[in-house]
Amino acid sequence: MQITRQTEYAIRTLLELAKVPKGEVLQVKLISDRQSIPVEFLKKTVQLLALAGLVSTRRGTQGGIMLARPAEDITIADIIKAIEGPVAINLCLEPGYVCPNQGTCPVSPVLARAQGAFLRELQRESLADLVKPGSDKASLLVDKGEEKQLG
Amino acid sequence: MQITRQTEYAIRTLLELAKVPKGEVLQVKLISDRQSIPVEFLKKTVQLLALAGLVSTRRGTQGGIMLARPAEDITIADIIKAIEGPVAINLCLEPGYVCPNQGTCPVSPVLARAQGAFLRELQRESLADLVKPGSDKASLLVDKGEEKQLG
DNA sequence: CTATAGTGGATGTAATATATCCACTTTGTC
DNA sequence: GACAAAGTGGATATATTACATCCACTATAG
Ligand code: SF4
Ligand code: SF4
Repeated sequence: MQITRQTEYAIRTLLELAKVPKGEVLQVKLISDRQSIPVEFLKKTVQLLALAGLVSTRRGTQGGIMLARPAEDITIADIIKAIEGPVAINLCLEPGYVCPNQGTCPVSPVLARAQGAFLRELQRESLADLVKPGSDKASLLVDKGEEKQLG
Repeated sequence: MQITRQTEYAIRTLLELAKVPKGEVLQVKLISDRQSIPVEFLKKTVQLLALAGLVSTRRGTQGGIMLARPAEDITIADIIKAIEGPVAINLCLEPGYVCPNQGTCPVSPVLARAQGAFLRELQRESLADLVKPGSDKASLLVDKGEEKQLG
């Protein structure tokens, strides 16, 4: 019930990339330094991001990585999916899985709705929104407070 | 990013309990048979549910377990919390954890909002609603379809 | 008193998350 | 062309967590 450290690394990496002018590259090593991410692990992570079409890479001297699409088109949901695969908060929401109880089980739809709400919320803001200064920090407190009741 | 098998077991167990008349008990063994849950594992699970105040237990002959509160007052969110502890989809949403980046990090609020939406959705229906026949099965298809785009 | 049913601790196994090592390929620069 | 910089890819290691089993114990109805 938690995103992995690798996903966090991926998010922070893409955030760094979103901050530099479009078309410029950053070296993986530099990002790993700035973000305190083990460089060898970050390399693997970047490969997943590249595979998912979120970053493009350039080898050799002066190489590095950059966003493969506009920051306006990338959301945290995309990043989670790139690293962890399709989101499925329970077995029966995984593509292809069929539970013997499905059809009679009243739980599955509830979980599906909750997951939908979760993803929808993640898709409301793009990387571009996130790196833009002066966003709605107030909501942090609101939601953390609410989390206390809820979580 | 997925509830554990144990949580599933807990949900199915409470669903069974919600189906019997109020005040009646069911044996753990019986539930484990009906739901194909390893009995020794289910015992541990039930203890967590008891600790969380969701079920009450009776030992000895004619013993068993029953809901400790009205089915109307128990939601899937409660069950997840009982088994897995407070929901925190990322480290920084765990009670007590402070990230060095917190305060400047734009990601945390987004995750908090998504988590809030997730929990809120789970709290919209109680066990009583779920065992009641003729609920909104249609939403299953809607949300699974949507999941395809989103997930 | 005895069978039944929950309690609780110890232990085992498998899967996953996290990380490191290193040999290789591509590419810009001198 | 040689060299260094930087991403690629596979193998391996370690820690943590999820999942499960075993068994000795306690409470209770009849
Ligand atoms: S029992 Fe229901 S919730 Fe559990 S896996 Fe099957 S369909 Fe999904
Ligand atoms: S960097 Fe941001 S999202 Fe990651 S743990 Fe810290 S506050 Fe949370």
